[in-house]
Amino acid sequence: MSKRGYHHGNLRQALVDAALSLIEAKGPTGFTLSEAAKQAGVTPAAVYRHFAGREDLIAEAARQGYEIFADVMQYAYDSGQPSALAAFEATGRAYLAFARKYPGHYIAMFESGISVNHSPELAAVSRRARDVLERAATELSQHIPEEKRPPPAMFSAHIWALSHGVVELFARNSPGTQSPFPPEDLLETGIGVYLRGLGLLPKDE
Amino acid sequence: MSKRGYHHGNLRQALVDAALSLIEAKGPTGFTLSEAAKQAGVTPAAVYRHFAGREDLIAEAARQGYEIFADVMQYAYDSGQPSALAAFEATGRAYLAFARKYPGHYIAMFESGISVNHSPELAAVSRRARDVLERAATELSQHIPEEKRPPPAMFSAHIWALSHGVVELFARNSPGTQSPFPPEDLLETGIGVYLRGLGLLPKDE
DNA sequence: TGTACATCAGTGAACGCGCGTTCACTGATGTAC
DNA sequence: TGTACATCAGTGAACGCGCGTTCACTGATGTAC
Repeated sequence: MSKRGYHHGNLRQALVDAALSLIEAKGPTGFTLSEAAKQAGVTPAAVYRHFAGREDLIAEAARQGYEIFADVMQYAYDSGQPSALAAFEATGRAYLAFARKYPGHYIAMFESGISVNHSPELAAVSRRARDVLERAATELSQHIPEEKRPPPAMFSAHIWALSHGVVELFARNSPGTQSPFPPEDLLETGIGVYLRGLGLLPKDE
Repeated sequence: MSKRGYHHGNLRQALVDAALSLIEAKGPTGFTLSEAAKQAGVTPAAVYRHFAGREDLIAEAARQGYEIFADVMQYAYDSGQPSALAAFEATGRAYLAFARKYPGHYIAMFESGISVNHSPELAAVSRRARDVLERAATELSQHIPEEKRPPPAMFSAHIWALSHGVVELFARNSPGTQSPFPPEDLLETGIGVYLRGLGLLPKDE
C-alpha cells in the first residue's frame, strides 16, 4: 500500500464514483457534495478544481451512465443481428439489465432531476442511447405490412415506457412494494404480448 | 374579507395543500416544511400541532392522492361496465388523466420516496387503488381461453408499468424531453397493441 | 544529475443560509355554571 | 346573559446541523536549463 501523495491522481473520477455509490445507497436526495468529497478522502473545496458545482458532478455521473447504457444497448442489438426480432428483444432485456447492474447511474440519469440538456455532451449521448432502440424498432417494423405499421418512434416509445415502468415499480427495493413477479419475467412477457399484438410473433404461445 | 382569527380553522388541510403546490412547482425535493408553513401563513412550529414532522405531512398528501386515485379508477371502471373491455380501457385512461390532473399528488405518491407502508392507512388505500385495476384485468382475462391466459396480476402489472412509464417519460414537462407523441395517444395505442396481443381485440385495425 | 522555478491540486478556515425541531409562552375559543 | 375557567392552536425565539461555496494559502509535482 503505497503512501498517497499530496495529489490525488484521479480525484475527478473518484468523486464521480463516490457520488454514484451515495446515490445508489441513499437515493438522489441522499447525495451531497460534501459527503462525496469526504468519501473520496478530500476537502469539499477540492471538488471545485474538477466540477463547477454539485449539479455538474451529478451531470457527469449521468453522462457516464448514458455512455455505458448506449454501449450496452448497442452490444445487445448487435448480438441479435441479423435477426431484427432477436436484436429488438435483446435491447429490451438490456434495458432492465442495465438498470439492475448500474443502479447509481440509472438513478442519476432518470431520477436525479437533472435535465438531459444540461450540456451538449449529455444531450448527445442520451440521443445515442435512444437511437439504438429506435433503430431496432424501425428494422423490426419492416416486417409489418406497411399500411398497419405504427411509427417506429411510437413503437420504441412504448417499449421504453414499459421498460422504465417495470424498473421504477417492480425492480426497486422500495420497502413494501415487492413485485408479484420477477421484473425480468414481467418485461419479457410484456414485450412478448406487445409484439404478438403487432403480428410479429405467432398467435399461439 | 373577514379578518382571520387567531386560530386558523383548517390549518391541517391548508398545510397539505401548500405541500402539494410546492411539490408540483418544484419537485419532491423542493418541498420544505418551513416553506409550506409560510405559504399557509403560519410559523413552522405550528405544523407540529397537526403532523409528527416533515415526512408525516408528505405521507398525508400521498394518502389523499391515493384516495382520489382509487376513486377515479373506480369511477372509470364503473363507467365502462358491463363491458369488461370498456371498463379496462377506461381505467387505463384514468391513470394518465389522474397523473395530469393531480401532478402534486402523483409526485407525492410515486416520486417522493415515502414508503407505502408508512402507515396502515396509506397501505390500505394504495391497495384499494391497485385492486381496481386488478379486478378489471381479472374480468377481462375471462375472455381469454384458460390455457393461454396470463395471471391477471401480471396482466395488470404490465398495464400499470406501461402507464407509469408513459407518465414519467413523456407526460412530464421535464425540459428538453418532449414527447414525440401526445402521452394519451401513446398510452392508448400501447394498450391497444397489448390487448390485441392477448387476442382481446380483433387482429385488424 | 542537480537546481530554480512555475504550476496547480488540495487545504483549512470561514461564510451565510435555511433547514427541521424544541420549548415555554400566550391569548382566542368554547364550555360550565 | 354573564362570568370563570380550561383547552389548545399558534407564536417567536432559539438550537444545532450540514449544506454549497469562497478564499488566500501551501506544498508536491513536473519542467527548463
